[in-house]
Amino acid sequence: MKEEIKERIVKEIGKSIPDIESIKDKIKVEIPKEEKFGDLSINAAFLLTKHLRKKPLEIAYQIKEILEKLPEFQKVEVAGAGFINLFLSTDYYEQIIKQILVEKDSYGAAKDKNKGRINVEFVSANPTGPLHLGHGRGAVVGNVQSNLYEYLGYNVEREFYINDAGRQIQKLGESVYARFRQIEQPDYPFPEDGYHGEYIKEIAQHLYKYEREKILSMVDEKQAIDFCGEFAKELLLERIKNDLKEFGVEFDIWFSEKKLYTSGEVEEALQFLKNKGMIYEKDGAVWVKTTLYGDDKDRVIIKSDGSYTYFAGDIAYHYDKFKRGYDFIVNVWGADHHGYFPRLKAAVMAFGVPENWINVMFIQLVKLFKEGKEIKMSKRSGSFITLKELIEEVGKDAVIYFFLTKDSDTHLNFDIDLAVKKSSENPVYYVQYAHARICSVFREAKERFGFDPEEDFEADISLLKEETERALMKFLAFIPDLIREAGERKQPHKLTQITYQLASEFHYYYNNFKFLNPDDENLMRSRLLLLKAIRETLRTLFKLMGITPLERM
RNA sequence: GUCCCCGUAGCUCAGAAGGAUAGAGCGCGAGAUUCCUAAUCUCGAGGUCGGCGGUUCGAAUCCGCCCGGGGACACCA
Repeated sequence: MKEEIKERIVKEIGKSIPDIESIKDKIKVEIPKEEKFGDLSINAAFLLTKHLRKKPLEIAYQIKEILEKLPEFQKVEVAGAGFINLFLSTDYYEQIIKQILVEKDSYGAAKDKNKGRINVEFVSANPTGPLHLGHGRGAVVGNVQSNLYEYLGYNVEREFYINDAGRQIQKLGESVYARFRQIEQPDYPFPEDGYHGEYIKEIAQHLYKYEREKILSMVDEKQAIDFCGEFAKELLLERIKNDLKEFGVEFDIWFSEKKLYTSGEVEEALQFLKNKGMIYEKDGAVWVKTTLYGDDKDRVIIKSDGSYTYFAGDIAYHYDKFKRGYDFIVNVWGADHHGYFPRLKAAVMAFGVPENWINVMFIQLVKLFKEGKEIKMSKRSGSFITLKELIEEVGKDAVIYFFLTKDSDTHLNFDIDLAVKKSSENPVYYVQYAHARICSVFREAKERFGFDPEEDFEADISLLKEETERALMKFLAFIPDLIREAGERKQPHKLTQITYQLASEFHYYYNNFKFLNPDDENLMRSRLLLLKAIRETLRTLFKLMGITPLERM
């Protein structure tokens, strides 16, 4: 909406001040912090000082005269050193409310869904243990960003890359096998760098109960370890899928790393790079010239012992994505991988993709605090709180909301004691309460007056004259802009801020004005219609975040 | 050494493709319930936006240098 209004303004001003075209990109249409500065403000006068060699204030008055004549605006004012403040007309608001009630919980979402086909890969946890908090944050960020892309009109495929090849699975097998053997022989050695978690023992006990004969009859110990590893991997992956599903996160594609090797796709990808002259041999290893595309050194893809590096697999994986023909892809990674991005990007660029084809969102550490002390997390030592445990303790909605309160690329302190508290200190209750309150008002209206706001009805928006009401309508009008901005800038955490602000304005409205007033039925209907629009907008935001809109609390 | 993140109120943090008097929650102090849910709201105290320069009509925001905290830099995965 800001864009539409900006276009309109520039066009009108351009008729008498052609210079406006040259500064068009710098013009900002903003919602001022204070009511008295209008519904919108523009900075055009400041930008024109150089071109027109006049003071901002002088130019501002010139622009004011032009804009005053437009029907969209009720009033145009010049303020401060040269801000131009615009006041929207009632007609404009009426249109917005109507739009919200038609579009419901998809308010402002792109109707044309053909903006492009993209891929978002996230979580991609090793199937060697339960999901922990870092994965949870990645899951929320990846999923919500995907939702935002859908809101923007993209076709999104959500993907989970399963690291089911390599040393980690080997280690998993060794760990389970050792625990299995320890049941009969307690001094059987446990691998030094094995997985210590209790879940390893549980899996070993399960295998002991159902597969003891089979495993013990295997002549080769390596075969037994592989069997244990494979079994544990499948079981853990199943648990990961379930945990994510309960968390409201579902994937379209589960991509197996192992398959890259068995299908010959690694060779294919390397051959592709070889044909482009990107590959050479040195010191008995095979290298790829990532320096050609900005990496600070070339990288090994086949070690001198003949085995592939992880990087080789990743190149093949992205070669596969490249062949699928996405308009662009997004990878959600732990921040410890940031140094890895330049080399992967270099390899991908060699495929011939555009500069911004591959994107990464980094997820910084989640630090867990309990009773004021940090809980150090380590999968290897087995001391960590799982995502599942946290959800059981705090609730899905609170976990999601907390993970979305900060930019994903900054550290997050998760205070368990605070999140566990079911009180007003917990912001997720605050926003849910706003929704529940509106539902409650509607129930009351039906009960007391036999008027059910849940059904379609019309009302006169021009009766909403209070400053609070106009502020609310203005905010509703620009929420789609804010959501789009959050999506384009890859800042899903902004959704919590938008939601909180809307809830806050509603709570204020609730406390200061009465909605159910039989003495003025027309006003009552108008206010209920506004509440309905607020509720749909809250639902739009909740849906994007994956939070439940509660009807009662 | 190179790279990434962070430094804003007592605490946890928003705000950053430059804009008007820098915000919120918690905590602290004072209030609001004959009335739609007090899981709410109102008011108050609390700040050199880490430091120094630069860019310009204007800088918490952009640029440079510095200080402090966290993390990453494998023929690991």
